Amino acid sequence: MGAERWSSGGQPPQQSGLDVTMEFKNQPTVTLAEVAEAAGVGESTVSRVLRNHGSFSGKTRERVMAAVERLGYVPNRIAGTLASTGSRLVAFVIPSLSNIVFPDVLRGASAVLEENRYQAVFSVTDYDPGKEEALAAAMLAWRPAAVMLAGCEHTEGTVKMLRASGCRVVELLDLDGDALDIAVGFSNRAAGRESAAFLLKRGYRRIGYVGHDLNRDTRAGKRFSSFCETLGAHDAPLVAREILAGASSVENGRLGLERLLARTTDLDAVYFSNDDMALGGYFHCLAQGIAVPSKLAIFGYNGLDIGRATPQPLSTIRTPRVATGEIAAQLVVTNAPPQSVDLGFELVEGATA
Amino acid sequence: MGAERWSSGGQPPQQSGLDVTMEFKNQPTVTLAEVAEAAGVGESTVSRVLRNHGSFSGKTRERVMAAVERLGYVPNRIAGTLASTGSRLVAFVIPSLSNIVFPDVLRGASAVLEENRYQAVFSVTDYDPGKEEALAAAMLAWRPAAVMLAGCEHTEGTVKMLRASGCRVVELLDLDGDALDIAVGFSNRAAGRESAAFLLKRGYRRIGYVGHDLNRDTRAGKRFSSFCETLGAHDAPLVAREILAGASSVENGRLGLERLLARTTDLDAVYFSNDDMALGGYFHCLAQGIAVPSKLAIFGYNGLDIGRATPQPLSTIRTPRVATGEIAAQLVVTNAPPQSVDLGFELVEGATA
DNA sequence: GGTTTTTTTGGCAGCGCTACCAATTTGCTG
DNA sequence: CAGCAAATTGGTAGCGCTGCCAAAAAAACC
Repeated sequence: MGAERWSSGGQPPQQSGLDVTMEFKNQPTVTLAEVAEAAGVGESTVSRVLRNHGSFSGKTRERVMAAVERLGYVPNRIAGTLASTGSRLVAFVIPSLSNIVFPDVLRGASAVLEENRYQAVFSVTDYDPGKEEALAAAMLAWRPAAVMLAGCEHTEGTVKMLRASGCRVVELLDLDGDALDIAVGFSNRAAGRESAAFLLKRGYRRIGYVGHDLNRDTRAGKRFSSFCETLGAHDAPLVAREILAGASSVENGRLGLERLLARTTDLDAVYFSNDDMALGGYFHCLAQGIAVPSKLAIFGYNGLDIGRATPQPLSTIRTPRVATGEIAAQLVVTNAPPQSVDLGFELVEGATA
Repeated sequence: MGAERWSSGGQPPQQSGLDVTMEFKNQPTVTLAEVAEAAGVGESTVSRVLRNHGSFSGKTRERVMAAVERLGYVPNRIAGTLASTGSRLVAFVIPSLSNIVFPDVLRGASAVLEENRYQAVFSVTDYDPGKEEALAAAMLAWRPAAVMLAGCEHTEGTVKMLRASGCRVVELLDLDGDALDIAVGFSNRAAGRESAAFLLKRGYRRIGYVGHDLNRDTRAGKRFSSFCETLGAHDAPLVAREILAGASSVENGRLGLERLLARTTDLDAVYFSNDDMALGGYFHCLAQGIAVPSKLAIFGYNGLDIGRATPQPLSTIRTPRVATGEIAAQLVVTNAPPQSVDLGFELVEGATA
């Protein structure tokens, strides 16, 4: 991997001469009441103009806006939320930010939320159900309009808390289970099943698996078990598996395949827990001169963009990650009734299997 | 790329039988006052116990906690924030969630913030300075403890607003400019310079560039201009460049290199705006049988993990993305004085240049 | 036992805004 | 121009919590 060296990065650390923060620390912020006074109108009038809600004359509107401009007034949403019923916060409790899946979901959701003047807040559970419970509790303290969680497996405490909270609950990316309120995503079991069916259809019979920690990532676990069941049902049970302890990564995929092949010589296809892992496996084959797919087929999961640009496009299942976020957000802002939305997924044949 | 087909994903859409949400919609939430009554103590006592702040007897503590448990009380942070001075919200205004850089920064920051019971909120500007201004304004309405922004180029309006807000401002990932308050990152100019120096040192003289839209991503622009200056200063000016309109992506990198090579036949090295693009270029070479680095060297930027697992590890500059988030968050929670922190970067020699 | 300290408590005034209602002004109709 | 409806306004009571202060209780002291 070559030597490495550290760079100081050019400019020396610098002290900003402008200590704006300290100076203004307890700067009295402009309040709505001050705007009202400056504009010569009542507080409620200012409130109405600013929210464009209720009626007021054009003249009043101008005066208020002028005062707002002049004083540099920034409304206080904390106060506004407290005074009104229901906030415009949407809380995301996600397992990870390393797994591109979740940034993708956030991206889709955030676009829709921003359009509707909602605000996204998030925290990261690191795939730990206990932490999920604690963070969900912390989130509820902000009285969000909705809480979005990954999957449909949660601790009893989490479920109880969410139920009692009265806010919308959206479970994302997994439809294999009972939804608390709204669920948006697809069936991971179906994904595992179709992956297996595809490999079988292509004639592969000696199939292996390389995955990451399945106890934590229950959705990957579901795919894997359905995958195995389907293979079994077609008299081609899984030949070997290699489970790596850490999180999914390209390097783990590469390492996992290397180990698997060291133990098992006659595999004709390998299913990976996701595209990161699969790319690692593919790179291993490229590096070792293992012909893909003639000597060994590779199949992933997620449908990352990068899989389309590799020398051979990766065979995988493309999941609607951004759409999941978008739809979820849409349902929340429209206060849709409880429902499960199946967005399906797309099997990408690619060229590695 | 093979045919594709859509799957319904197994289970049919289902309606949840438990309409928890509707039922509890206007469910009177438990307030601190109710807890106080149930515990037979005053409101302020409950408040003190819950925040573990001020003094109270062990007996009181138990009674309060029992009441909290019994009633399922969840404190209202909105009210708490309004009543107290200073919130524990930290607002992120980031250009994108597709570019892994920002999820990485969020990841580092979020870990530190969670430990300190701060809450992260974010919104995405899509690299649009105008949108940045609007979103920053929206963020300030939540009266966050700090606003974190990418880079140090902002509209006049944004700067004015942030200055007036009195909250901490952290500028991330770029030290080439004047910091408003706190800045954490490294010098992009230095990164461009060192990339050029490295290629020159290796003996490459006919160097090209493949990049994405530089007007939007000013940090990539800075790297590029310093890169060119350095080449020029060593009598090996940039030979050719290919700028793609869209966002950076592996596919654009591949396409960009293809176009560049179609125009310019005698290049010996190509610098890419980042690793995504560089990987695309690398894949193009693999697919076309162009020997790397003997026939063409490839150099990226970011130091993504995937670049370490490719058949030949990618030559690149590894940036401290997670650390940037961590340090930034640390400085905010400790209310550190204004400062710029240079985290540097690491040149990874790899095997593609 | 009577003080003086110290610890523990409760009351209550806001934080800045919105929702509701009543008061005022304006616009129309006949 | 009276007479009534509609459009605008302002006043004010909270939203649920924290921070301050004074009161009460407990502990320490002589």
